Amino acid sequence: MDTVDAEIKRAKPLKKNGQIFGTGETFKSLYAVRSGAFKTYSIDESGEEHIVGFFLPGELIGLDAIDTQSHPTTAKALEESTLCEIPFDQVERLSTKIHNLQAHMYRLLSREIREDQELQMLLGKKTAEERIGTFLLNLSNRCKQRKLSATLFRLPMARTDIANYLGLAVETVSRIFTRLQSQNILAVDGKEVEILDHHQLCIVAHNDCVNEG
Amino acid sequence: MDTVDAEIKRAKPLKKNGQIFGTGETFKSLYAVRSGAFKTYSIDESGEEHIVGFFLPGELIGLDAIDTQSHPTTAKALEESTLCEIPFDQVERLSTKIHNLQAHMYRLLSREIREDQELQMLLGKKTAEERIGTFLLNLSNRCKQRKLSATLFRLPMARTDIANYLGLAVETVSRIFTRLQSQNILAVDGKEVEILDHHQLCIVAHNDCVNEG
DNA sequence: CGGATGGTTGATAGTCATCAAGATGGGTGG
DNA sequence: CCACCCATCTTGATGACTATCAACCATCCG
Repeated sequence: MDTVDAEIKRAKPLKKNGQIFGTGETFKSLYAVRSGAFKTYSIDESGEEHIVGFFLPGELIGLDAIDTQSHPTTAKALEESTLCEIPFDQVERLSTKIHNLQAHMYRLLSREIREDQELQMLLGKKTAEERIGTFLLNLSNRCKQRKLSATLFRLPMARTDIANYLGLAVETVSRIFTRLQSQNILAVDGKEVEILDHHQLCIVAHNDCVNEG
Repeated sequence: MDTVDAEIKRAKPLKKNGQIFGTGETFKSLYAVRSGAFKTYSIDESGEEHIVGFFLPGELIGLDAIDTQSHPTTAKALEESTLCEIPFDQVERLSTKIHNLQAHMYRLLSREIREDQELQMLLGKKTAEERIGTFLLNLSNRCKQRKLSATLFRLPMARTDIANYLGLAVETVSRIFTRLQSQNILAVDGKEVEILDHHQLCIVAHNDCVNEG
């Protein structure tokens, strides 16, 4: 077990734009975010970047690579970050011994499916304002889970990344931030965001206002 | 093992619109489609249906419920169908014994994540024509995997379902079917579809034309 | 200081949703 | 067997939302 611990707990530091893995690379490990933030994206034939996920501390990157044993996306740090590499063969081996770990893995995978499906709904049927609102509420919840402020937090990603992720133009994202600010729902200062009227934001986002945490 | 087999292999018949499980129901089993087709959807606060997936024979329904132990979606038959109920506790128990089954489950879950992410890209960044094109190519591939014709197949779902799933209006779906038909890329007759020009369809869909099977 | 990167704001146009109406088709009952 | 009816699908006209193009502003960093 000592070797396993040593193997798993080694923390890697990455600077901004540092890459964990690239599209097409062989899958060997999962990566748990310790600090900072990451994005995963794929590149289409015209060279455009398509962001499929953002990852905050405590979250696991690479679950989409288990099937093909090859990473379908590229993962890059949005800022100075650290992470833990978790060799997957060890997960598989330990899972057979520690029943709890297996159940935990199933839940993690299932959760990602559910969250991706929620994003599908977002992208397919919601207006720009609803997308931004939902996005902010989502981030707020994830901060809360990390015992951070759910009302005042920092967006680790650029506006272009948000736009890309939500299927919008940068200009639209910018405009809606200003609009929500003028309605006193948000206070935005660069990457710093404060949710002033959580209830109203839920209404704008057309989300249940329940604390989903 | 005999009891297990008996438990797992029992095939359930469902008629059109028959429901496997409803949103919020306790998760107990996964369901493998034997024949027919299914859709899974959630209902938003205004009562609108949001389709998140279609399932063909050989595919597994319910993976998104493992995490919360409660189904986030409702699953209904699109036509007369049969399926196998697979109690999940048995999957978990057997997984610890049969290493291969565990690996298989991980792959299935991972694959669903990857496919959902592909759909995200579709919904976020593609035009109506690209969405329909990609959708048809996807169905074509799934038919092929089932050793059926990849060029001539039947859409088990209604136009409204396709529109809902792709984040479009029914009218748009209809119009694009007609357009693709007039360009001799498709031959559409109700739910029957024939892909006349696979290459051109790939171009329209902005997809790599490789056979992803 | 000056260039570069990222963000905001304004004007215009395109894609697709919406509204409205007509066509098709499958199922049922006379 | 045919007629009718309801659901589904198609087609057309209009408008809304948001992308795009263009310019300007802010911030950072060498």
